[in-house]
Amino acid sequence: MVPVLGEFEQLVLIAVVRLGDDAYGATIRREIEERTGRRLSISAAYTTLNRLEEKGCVRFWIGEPTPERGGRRRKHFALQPSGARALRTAYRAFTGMTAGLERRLKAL
Amino acid sequence: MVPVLGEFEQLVLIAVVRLGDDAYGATIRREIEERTGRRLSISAAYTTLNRLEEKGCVRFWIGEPTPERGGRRRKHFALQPSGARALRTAYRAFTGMTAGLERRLKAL
DNA sequence: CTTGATTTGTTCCACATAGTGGAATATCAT
DNA sequence: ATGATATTCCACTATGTGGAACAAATCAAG
Repeated sequence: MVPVLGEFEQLVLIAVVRLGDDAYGATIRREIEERTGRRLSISAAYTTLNRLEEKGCVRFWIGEPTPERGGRRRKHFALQPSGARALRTAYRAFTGMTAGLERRLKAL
Repeated sequence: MVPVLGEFEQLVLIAVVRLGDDAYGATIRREIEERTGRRLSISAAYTTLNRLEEKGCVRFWIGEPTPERGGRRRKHFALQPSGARALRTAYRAFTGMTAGLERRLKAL
């Protein structure tokens, strides 16, 4: 079963892929903000990450406390096979729809 | 004001761009089904088109009855400036997020 | 020329899923 | 305790989805 990803779910999942082992709340948020230029609340990212986890698209593990700083432990996320399939489907849908239209879309 | 487009709203808006003057319920549905490989009910397309119209992303006009066939008149849709901006923003967000990752995403 | 069947197309409605942000809470170092 | 970092809770809005009903046109009888 491959869930259909929402617009924001796609962005979050891609951020997780990009960040690899360093994917957790703050870095995911920053990655999306920097790459899309859109502001987002940190809780939006967490809500979506939790839902992606419930659907089996990602898993997480709790990091060790790093001695150099205070603060709660990080919750790291990683892509799961089901998430990979969902992301592939979304990516193909988008590229299939936009194929040949790239220039026009950029020019809008 | 540029609305954030949902995942399906993006597909519908792109289909409208692709189809030009021939964009109406049935063709929009077919375009999305063929290009994404995903099945969709016709009413899903209409609901989304209506919402896009309310937001000012598209406009519509009612076609003349064509003599060669029965059936109700077609409701044709066309992109509006606000829809163009929304689509551009969505396109840039997606390409910005996926930049450099194309091969990996296809390979998933 | 009017009635009914057929075709094509759209609307209604109800519910499920996803998006969003403010405020509260937790955990770590010092 | 206090400050720093990080996550959860909660409430609400917006999108996604499809079944069923409805509307409007053509065509073929009678």
